[in-house]
Amino acid sequence: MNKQQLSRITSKAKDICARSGGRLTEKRQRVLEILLLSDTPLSAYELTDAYGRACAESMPTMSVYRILKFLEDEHLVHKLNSTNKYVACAHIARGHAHEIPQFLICGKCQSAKEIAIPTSIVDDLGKLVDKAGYTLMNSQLELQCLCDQCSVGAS
Amino acid sequence: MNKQQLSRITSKAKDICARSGGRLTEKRQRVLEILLLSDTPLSAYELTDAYGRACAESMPTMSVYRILKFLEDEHLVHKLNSTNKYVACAHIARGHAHEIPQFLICGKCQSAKEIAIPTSIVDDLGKLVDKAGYTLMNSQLELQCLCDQCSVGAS
DNA sequence: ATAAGAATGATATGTTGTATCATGCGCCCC
DNA sequence: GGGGCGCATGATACAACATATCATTCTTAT
Repeated sequence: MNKQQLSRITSKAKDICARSGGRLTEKRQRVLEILLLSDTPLSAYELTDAYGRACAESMPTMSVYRILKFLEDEHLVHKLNSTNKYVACAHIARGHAHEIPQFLICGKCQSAKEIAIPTSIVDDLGKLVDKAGYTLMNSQLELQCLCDQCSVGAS
Repeated sequence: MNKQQLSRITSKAKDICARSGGRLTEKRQRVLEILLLSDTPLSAYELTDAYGRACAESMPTMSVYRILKFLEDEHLVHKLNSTNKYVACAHIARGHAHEIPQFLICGKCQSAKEIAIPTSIVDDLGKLVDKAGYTLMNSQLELQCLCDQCSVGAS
């Protein structure tokens, strides 16, 4: 991602925050940028380290958690429950329809790709869940995969 | 679950362990029984407490983790990543085909139901994942739901 | 009986996350 | 432009989840 793309995204992110009455402060923006630029999801503590390296001054982990919570509430960041790590939302720049995010997580290089799951599959799942006596609520899927690059390397 | 069902399951569990060269010791069996009898998934520390209450003597949490690892390796117990809790496998008694487990987790009463997802849905997911440049590996789904009882209560 | 290996205990520490009170900083109103 | 309100951040403590490692006990085969 180049600087232009990054600033386009952060500018859009600012709009999103403003519309909900929040503010994308400099620290919040920096945390978001670190996530946007990272190849892999990061834990709160990894983010703390990355922030220290990137910004010369350090941030208490507590603040990182608070900022992550803010960014999650704004749908700018998602948490991967299967790994306890955080990723920037892949859809900030355009429209940013906040559907339920779904992730493909490479078990080798840890990269995570956010995808859309067709309504048809979600509907099928919903019916299945109904039959089992449950009602499907939000469901962020996290599918354990291998990415193509790692598949090639492993073969 | 009555005593007869329980002993049928633990007996089957013993067979499963024996076949893989493991042993379902008394402590391992007790941990498994606690999970089998619990209405909800339990964390390792909740299990430690439950063990202490049920057995008059206590067990170090470290041992609980080791036993859970053993039981997971034998496919007798599954871990829910979204909640960091553990459940007994629902399929020990019969056949015990270890397919990838899928769970419906009630967001209100925390009950978890293990279900089978039809091959067709898994195939559809697999195709989707391929298109995104990934290969689907094991994927234990954990779907956030409301169970019917809690739906009724909430209405 | 004894030695080898498996299971468990004890202790320490690492990782993830929350609670709470204090401080700083921007913004609005007058 | 000063005063005060509210949001953002810092500092500290601790809770919850999990692993590493070495010591001890139990099982089993010879």
